[in-house]
Amino acid sequence: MALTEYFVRYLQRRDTLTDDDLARLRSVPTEIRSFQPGDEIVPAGPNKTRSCLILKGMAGRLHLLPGRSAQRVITALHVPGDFVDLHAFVLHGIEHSVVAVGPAEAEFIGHDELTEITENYPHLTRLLWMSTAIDAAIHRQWLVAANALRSSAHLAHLVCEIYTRLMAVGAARDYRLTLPLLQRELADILGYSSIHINRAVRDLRDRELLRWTGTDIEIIDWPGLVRLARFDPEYLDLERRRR
Amino acid sequence: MALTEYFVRYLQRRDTLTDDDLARLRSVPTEIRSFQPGDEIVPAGPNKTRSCLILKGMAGRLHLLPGRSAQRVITALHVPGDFVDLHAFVLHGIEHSVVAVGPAEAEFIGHDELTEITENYPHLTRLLWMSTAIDAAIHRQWLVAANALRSSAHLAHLVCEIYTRLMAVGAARDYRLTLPLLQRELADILGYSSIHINRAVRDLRDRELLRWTGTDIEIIDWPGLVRLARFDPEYLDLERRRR
DNA sequence: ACTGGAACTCAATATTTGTTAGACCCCCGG
DNA sequence: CCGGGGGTCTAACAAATATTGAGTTCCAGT
Repeated sequence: MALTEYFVRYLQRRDTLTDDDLARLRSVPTEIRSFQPGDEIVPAGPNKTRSCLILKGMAGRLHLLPGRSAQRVITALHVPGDFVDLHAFVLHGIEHSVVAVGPAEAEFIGHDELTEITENYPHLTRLLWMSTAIDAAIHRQWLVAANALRSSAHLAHLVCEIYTRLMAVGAARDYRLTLPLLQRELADILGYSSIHINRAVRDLRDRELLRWTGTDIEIIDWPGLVRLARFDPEYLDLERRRR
Repeated sequence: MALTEYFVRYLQRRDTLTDDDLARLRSVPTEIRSFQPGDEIVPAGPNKTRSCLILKGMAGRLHLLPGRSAQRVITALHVPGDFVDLHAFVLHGIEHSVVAVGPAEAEFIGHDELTEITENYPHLTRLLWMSTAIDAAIHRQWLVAANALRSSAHLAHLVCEIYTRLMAVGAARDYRLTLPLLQRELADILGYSSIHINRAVRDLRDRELLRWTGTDIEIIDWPGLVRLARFDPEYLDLERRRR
């Protein structure tokens, strides 16, 4: 199988790919697999030999804490086009697992291919590096949101970000999105109890900022949601630029 | 001025540098500057043409939130040897400023040099990439700590991490370290009020885990501190390995 | 249609954290 | 020697969030 177009679009959104770059990307052999909700796409651990991209659905980075209480923390959410565990290429492994949230499809690429790209395609290499740098910027924004926002605003921030990221790859429009997350999983992401997530959802509904039933969200008042969340998409680096 | 040895040590701790790699690193021209506590080392904004390494003291990544309350969040702390804003090389700029915490010294490197390295030194390129990937892993661990730990344990986690990172570059030993942070700044890092930070510091003292006066910390009970913080240095990727 | 489980909803209560206000202490300039 | 400012520390009270337990809805399987 050849590398699908999602990641190509992700890159072209931010830079111009040369014909050589494109040809090299399209020549990468990949394996595509499907996953059920909760399935482990990549287990935590050292010595990875490949990394994966999301094709359909969503994936999360799940950290399991040692100790009796078995706490779960999800430190990242990934949408189609995201090169989820690309960082495992330069690290000794990953300290978290990657799990499917909702039904999902992922595409695997061998690290030998990536090594060859870093040896001969410097521009492409910088773009791969950029992709991991954007993930890091998202991590920082999550830290900012966690420290500065109250539960409702914090939840609103997540909705704003995911909608913007889905829009950027053409996977959402008309202020509608599917968020295949249980309230319990939202709790693992935002660091609240699931009961408190429930309060926050109710609050956003009561303020008439959005409609939220099950996994379907319709944003009614985008400016209001953005204001409450103090959302500024700057950190997603969506501008086209020479890298 | 030639690139100082701190970053070289940072890399050699994790991989073996070839003579070519070493020679190229040492040929990088740099500018060294000193900063007073609170000084802005790098302003937030787009189109950066160089990035900086910490030589002495510490630096933080400061995010200022729009809005009347002027909230401050510090999303990262950097110690000597850290290539603080290397990610600005592949992004369109940085969405936060870099400020000195305590008196500090930093070394600046032009992005043209980095571009040349990515064109001709693939192994070195992967190591630079690794450095930003480790920063991202630290971001994730901070998210885990923020979501899973209570104030005292959260503060203990920060102390464990900083001590480990200082040890790794030879800037701390004998369970003693200098943390040039006001309690107000610790509040900006951990997301609590400064009064609550005070409570947490007192709590760690009362549990006889450490002595903490001003900026000087002496860890009395390292195993106890590690247990409370559930600290596992795995994410700092301190193993030597071919990349 | 029944049934069981899982998720969502809600209220009462406990714990954690924030806010306000002030005391203490040390350093430094007048 | 005195006085002011900033940082640290403490207490009392207020607000946010967690926990527990129970009721409700929804859906898959029988």
